[in-house]
Amino acid sequence: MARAATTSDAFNAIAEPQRREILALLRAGERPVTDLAQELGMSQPGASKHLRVLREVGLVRVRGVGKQRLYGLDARGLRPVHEWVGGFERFWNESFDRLDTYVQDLKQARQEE
Amino acid sequence: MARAATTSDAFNAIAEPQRREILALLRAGERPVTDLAQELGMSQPGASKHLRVLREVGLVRVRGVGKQRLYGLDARGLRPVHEWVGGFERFWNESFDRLDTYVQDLKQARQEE
DNA sequence: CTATCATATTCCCATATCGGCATGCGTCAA
DNA sequence: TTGACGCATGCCGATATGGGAATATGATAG
Repeated sequence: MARAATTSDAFNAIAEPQRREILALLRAGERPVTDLAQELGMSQPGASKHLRVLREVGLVRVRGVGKQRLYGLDARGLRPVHEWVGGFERFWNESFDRLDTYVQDLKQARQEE
Repeated sequence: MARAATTSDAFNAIAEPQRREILALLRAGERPVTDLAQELGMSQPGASKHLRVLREVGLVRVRGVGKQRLYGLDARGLRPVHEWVGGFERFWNESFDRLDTYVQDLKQARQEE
């Protein structure tokens, strides 16, 4: 049971660095598959597969134009992610002085091994 | 080459629903492992494993108190995630009609190559 | 030292994932 | 129709993952 029910939601989709790159590129506008593949230095099948995942979670849309398939960004699915992460906003500015000292201790402990 | 370099970054860590639940719980304060496991309805080893991942990407810290190990939130690693997702903020309410114009430009650019 | 409690780790299984390669399919031009 | 082009899919291999069960490790009490 790998990665369980995780699959097929936006969180999972953006866990992949290459998929994040694809999304970032698509902010500039629609693009055909081969274009994306070339620009990101990945194979055409590779690009297609990542795009499939992104499509399944609704982060991109496809539109057929002649022989080409133009992929476009649909960022709406990122909003819940943004909100979830935003729920921690007030915590990442907290003082972690205690933590820092802990880290120091840890490093020392390591060197002593 | 499975899942490549994805592993061990915050994006991957929060791709797991149970890990998100753990993080959410930890906003209320530090907690021992068994507590978390029970509250989230998972086994103790299960909780320990997820906590290990969270620790490795720096989203939680541990502190030994007697026999217990108290896990606490360290949300700093979520900031980059929030920022990355935030980079799409202006897109998730946009109308998708505009996309067509870009396509035209692209076609022209191609023909000129 | 020993027993015990709280956690971490290991092993195993089933499955999911990514990448590469080959191939299938749809569209368009001739 | 036949090619050619653009893309999707299928299959394979290597690996990573989550869950369960059993066990190891660490700290503390007695």
